Amino acid sequence: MYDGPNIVPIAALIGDQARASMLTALMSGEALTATELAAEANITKQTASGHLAKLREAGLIVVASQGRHRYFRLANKDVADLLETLMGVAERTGSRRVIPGPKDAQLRKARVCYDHLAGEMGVELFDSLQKRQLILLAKDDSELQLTSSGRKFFNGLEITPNLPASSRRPLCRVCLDWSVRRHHLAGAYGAALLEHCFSKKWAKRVEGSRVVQFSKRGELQFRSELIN
Amino acid sequence: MYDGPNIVPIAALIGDQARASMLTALMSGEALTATELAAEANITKQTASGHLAKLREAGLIVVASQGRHRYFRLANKDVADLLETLMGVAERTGSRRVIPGPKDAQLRKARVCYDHLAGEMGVELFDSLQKRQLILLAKDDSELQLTSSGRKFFNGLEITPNLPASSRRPLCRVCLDWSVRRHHLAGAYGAALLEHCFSKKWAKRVEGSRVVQFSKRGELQFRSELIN
DNA sequence: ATAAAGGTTCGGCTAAGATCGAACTATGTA
DNA sequence: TACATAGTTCGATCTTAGCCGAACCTTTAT
Repeated sequence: MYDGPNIVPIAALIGDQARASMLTALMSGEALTATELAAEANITKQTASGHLAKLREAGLIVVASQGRHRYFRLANKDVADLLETLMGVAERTGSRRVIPGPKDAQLRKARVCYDHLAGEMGVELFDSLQKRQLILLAKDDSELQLTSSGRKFFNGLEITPNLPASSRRPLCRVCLDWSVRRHHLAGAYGAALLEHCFSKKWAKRVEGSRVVQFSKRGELQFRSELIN
Repeated sequence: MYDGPNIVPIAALIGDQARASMLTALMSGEALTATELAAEANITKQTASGHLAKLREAGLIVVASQGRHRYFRLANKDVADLLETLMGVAERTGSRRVIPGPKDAQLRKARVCYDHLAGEMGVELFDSLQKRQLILLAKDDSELQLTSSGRKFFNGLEITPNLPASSRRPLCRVCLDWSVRRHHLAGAYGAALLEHCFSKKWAKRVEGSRVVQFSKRGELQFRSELIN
């Protein structure tokens, strides 16, 4: 007797720190190998392998074999949307990740938060966008709107999120940074902006960490083009 | 060190059968007591009490005390949206609830599936709506659209989902019934339709089960008004 | 005042599952 | 061929958390 979709196994899969880390690492859309994902989740590759098999069996991720590598990615945009929705609820209920670690100056400056830019540069960018009224934050911080001039601004720079029409991912979302009350930009445009930084070669990700490393020239161009 | 919202505890809470049952029972928007929720999840009230405390602490539900009763409901529309999104992913990945139980004729005929109508009457309604092109199902079953004539039809009957503007709950969704390939209507309009049946006194829910019991007259009116 | 019903707290039992070491397969490289 | 690297499978360990019985608190009914 079947009666409706069963949300339990799906939620249970995401409700594990290691698997959630791997899934969110995949939110950038990039396909990653099992070893990379193991490092991302701070577990051994055996454990990762087991988790990935479960995620695959549940249809949350898909795998493509290439030589001796196996590249994993999210199965579809639905799954990314689900993760995004979860982040939204977690954000509003005040549940945040607490990561005990060295107060790395690089991490403070610029790092990846899921698939968008966080750290001082992320906050700086957010403040500037808000000041120029390219984005509009509701009074209760619940919603972030892209204004029409904001849309023009991004279009002019050819920064456009590539979303299927069916996607329900919000274009802009706020995401709270370490120091409470400092926001940075999440959502589809947040992801597109970080992608822009990578494709313009302003910055690159440091292997095995969340650090986003801007070159001297990249940082200057980032500021002149985006911060104003 | 804070770094982004933590989706793990939220997902883990939903990833338990008992808690998920209680949460989905609350999706109707109705506030329920701890004892009712315990029955819904087939657990003792002690266990339910523990679960409800956790859900409350996580901000997924809120409680209102009234005399010796404590009424629980979902904290906000975000949570309902999250559950709906989860249902969507579960639906597409083919994960369904398998409920071993008696092949109750009443259950087969009409029952609640989350917050909408399932069973033969649900399927019948869906087929009729589709035949009259009031709803439009995409070829791959992925999306269900309400047509403009469909909207007019529902408006004429004063069946309108009451959703806040911020809600991202889809107006119409398909939900698979026991016998595969038979759909019924889920989503905001699915919920509104069931609510309509209750408020018109066509049917009532049978305490402690998923059965929706239509009166003779109720069923006739249901057919003449909705099925055509 | 006594009883009954709605809820919560506590303690112990139990099962599920996350983890890793070790051994194994398969692909690519020197 | 030998060796290194990517990944999986198996078995054992150990922690987590769901569950219920029993006792308790609180509000309503008799």
